[in-house]
Amino acid sequence: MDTDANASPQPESEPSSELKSSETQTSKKRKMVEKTVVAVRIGENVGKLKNEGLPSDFWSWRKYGQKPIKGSPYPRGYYKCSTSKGCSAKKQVERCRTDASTLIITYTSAHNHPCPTTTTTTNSPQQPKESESETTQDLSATSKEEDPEHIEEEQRDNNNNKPSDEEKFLYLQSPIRCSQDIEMEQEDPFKLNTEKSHERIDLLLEEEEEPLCYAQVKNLSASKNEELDFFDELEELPMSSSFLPFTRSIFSDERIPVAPF
DNA sequence: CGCGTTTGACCGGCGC
DNA sequence: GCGCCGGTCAAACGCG
Repeated sequence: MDTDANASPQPESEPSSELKSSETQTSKKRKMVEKTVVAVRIGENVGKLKNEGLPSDFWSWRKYGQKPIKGSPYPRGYYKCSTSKGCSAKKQVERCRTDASTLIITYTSAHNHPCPTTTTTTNSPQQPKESESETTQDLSATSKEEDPEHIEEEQRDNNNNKPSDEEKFLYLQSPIRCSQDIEMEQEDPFKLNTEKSHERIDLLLEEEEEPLCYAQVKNLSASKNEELDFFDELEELPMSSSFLPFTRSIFSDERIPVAPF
């Protein structure tokens, strides 16, 4: 009902060979949808600085479901973009099972409309309009322009250069690739010993390294940094998405898609 | 009154 | 073929 109805030129899939090939590893679990996984580290300050603790995106999201996930003590929340009626953008928010202070946000699909909050003046440098280009670009981008490695370097560089405002949380974005043995590697230990993973994750997070956490989220499929612009949100934390300016500056300043491995 | 959240039920895919 | 699990829908409720 929802997915198809939207206008999307081609909703989610159309797994082209490229995409598919990478998916192969994960085995087309469910439908192969382009997903962007973002791990967000939230500090304790979230409690007081809720705004800063949870950057929200420019779009408004409507929660349409929540389910307990097997193996995870925390439920997963399902959100849809309510900014535009026909927008098929969705996101899932859950907490890292090994680290409650880490949120795993999974973005699915993309927005069919421009950002509602017309930029604030300060920025607007490159707001990759995530519109029709997504799927199309996604495919091509994944293989050529948006080469994860390339991006990784760039993003990391940025990260190193200015770890400032958002030290409170780390944004870990990951263009998901399934063909990496890393995933499997991580996955194993993950199930074997959660506690261990927890320690490692914590360490990594503090060191601003790449998050195993993310790896644990063994989902993933495609990648698209365009979606980087809008970020995370939280599920149970009391907050509204009204501090766009804040978010915006952050994003425009730097997104830290830590990439992958 | 409108919008968003909450909650239970339903559906479909996947693994066994 | 059956059961499990994730994902989505729809009705009800609450808040602004």
